[in-house]
Amino acid sequence: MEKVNRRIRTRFAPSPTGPLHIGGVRTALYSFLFAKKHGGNFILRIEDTDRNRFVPGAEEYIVESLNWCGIMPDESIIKGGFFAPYRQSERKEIYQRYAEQLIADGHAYYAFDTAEELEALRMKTEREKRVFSYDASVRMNLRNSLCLPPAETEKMLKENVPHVIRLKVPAGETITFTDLVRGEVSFNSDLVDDKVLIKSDGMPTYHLAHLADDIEMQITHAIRGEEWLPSAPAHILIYRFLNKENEMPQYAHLPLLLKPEGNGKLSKRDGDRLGFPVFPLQWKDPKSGEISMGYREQGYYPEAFINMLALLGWNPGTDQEIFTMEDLIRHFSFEHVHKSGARFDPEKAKWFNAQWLHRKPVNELAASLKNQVEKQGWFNAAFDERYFLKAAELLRPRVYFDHEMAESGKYLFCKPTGYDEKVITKKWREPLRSFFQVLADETLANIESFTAEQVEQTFKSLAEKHQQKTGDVMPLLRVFITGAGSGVDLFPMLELLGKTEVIERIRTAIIKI
RNA sequence: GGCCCGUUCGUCUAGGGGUCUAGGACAUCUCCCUUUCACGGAGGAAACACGGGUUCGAUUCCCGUACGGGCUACCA
Repeated sequence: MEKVNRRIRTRFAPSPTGPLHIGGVRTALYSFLFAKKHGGNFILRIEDTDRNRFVPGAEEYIVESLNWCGIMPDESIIKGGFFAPYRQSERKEIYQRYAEQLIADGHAYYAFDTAEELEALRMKTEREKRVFSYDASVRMNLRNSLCLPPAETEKMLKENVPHVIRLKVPAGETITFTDLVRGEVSFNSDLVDDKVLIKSDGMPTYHLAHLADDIEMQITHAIRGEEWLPSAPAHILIYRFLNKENEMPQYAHLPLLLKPEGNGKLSKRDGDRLGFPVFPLQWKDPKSGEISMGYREQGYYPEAFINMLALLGWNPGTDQEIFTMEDLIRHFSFEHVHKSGARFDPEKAKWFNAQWLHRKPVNELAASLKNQVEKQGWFNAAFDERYFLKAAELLRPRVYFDHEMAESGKYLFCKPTGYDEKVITKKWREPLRSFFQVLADETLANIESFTAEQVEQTFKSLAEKHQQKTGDVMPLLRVFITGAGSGVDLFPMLELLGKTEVIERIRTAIIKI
């Protein structure tokens, strides 16, 4: 009610335990789109409360990935902001304060059970074919401030006996909330365990930390993966116990990204196995040195990557498929977020990239092509700006990726080094030698304006004069010029190469053949 | 196992009681364009998981079943 007029604030809160998975990027994207659509702020917060799982470089990776995608946080560890710091490890006192309030109000308690004790209990219940749950049914038989004499609790706290703080989940309640994607969802509190809020190392768990920060940072919409749905009731309870239910963000649980084939959610392994990236950027594991490929390094445009990701679980309700970030911002809404998991399709990802490639301004492609040609060492002074422009135009519809242009159009920059045997065997006959001789030395040599149209016309009339079918003689011409049986449109290519080069290549070919 | 969430062409999805002979896109197939391979264009094959209700009518609502997914840590 009062949140209706609050400024929209969303956050993406990954933990720096490794590279950001494309599922995570999608969560960030949706959070960003939603905030921007409503003129709000998008915040990047780092949830580094687990010291054991911290991976060096992961934080930088996250920042760089979002940056590459164009998902720009308004507040972050880099940018700062009114609610700084944005790294949870730097906000420890806040969580302590929340935990203490919960204890003071009787909604949380100290627990002294050791990891070993709990492990033993788990083993025991497992043998009885049940699952151990630290909850109302057993908590009074364990070692915590609820059942221990107050004096003993106090003594242990004073002596710094390792302990955690747990949420005291009431029994027999139905917890209901409205999810932006799924509608009304309800849980029985009997099945919610007494979640650890503060770990024995003094760090908060996700459950407390994300929630405290969402309150502190005035987050209005908490968008996260479906894997969080089962712990949502615990989170609702904490808001309630804190008397902050009216400040609780709206939760949206996104469907998961599934493997292209087989069962389960998309994982790092799938990428390696099926040969497509599952990470936006290349990642080198600092421990093993193992390298995982990234969309950026594979040659994907960030626009295409984002476009593809946005449509995996969301749709505009129309037939439009190609979206700029601005389009996405304009059209995004949770009503059109699908409820079930989406199987990732690497083929369609490529298609999206081709679509974006086909829409790029040619001069951009030309510049990139020039770069590739230089890198290959194929450059020479005859290739001016116009040349690259034309070449890019010819090459563009034949590739999925920008970086494929030079290689697939090598013959536009280098003379052929051999001739496709298949075409030669099929089409070459000795009498044709004189035809090509005349073509090179007379017909082409005499053309004053060497345009595609002119060349095509004179070539075809020469063929007719020699009683040759164009279908026989054109493939040969192509092979003589490019060395290959297929490639870009023949006559525009001849125009591009220019009279001298074309004549020279034909002469060379009929000598070598 | 328990709990929660889900289930429309192979894949991403539209639709949400009658307009559904279920629409689009990727992939696939055919044809057209073309010297070729693409691009582009035209067309084809291809789906409402199953069983019960509710209803005059169910792909759409309800309940079961099956299947899929997630969670079940002092990880997020």
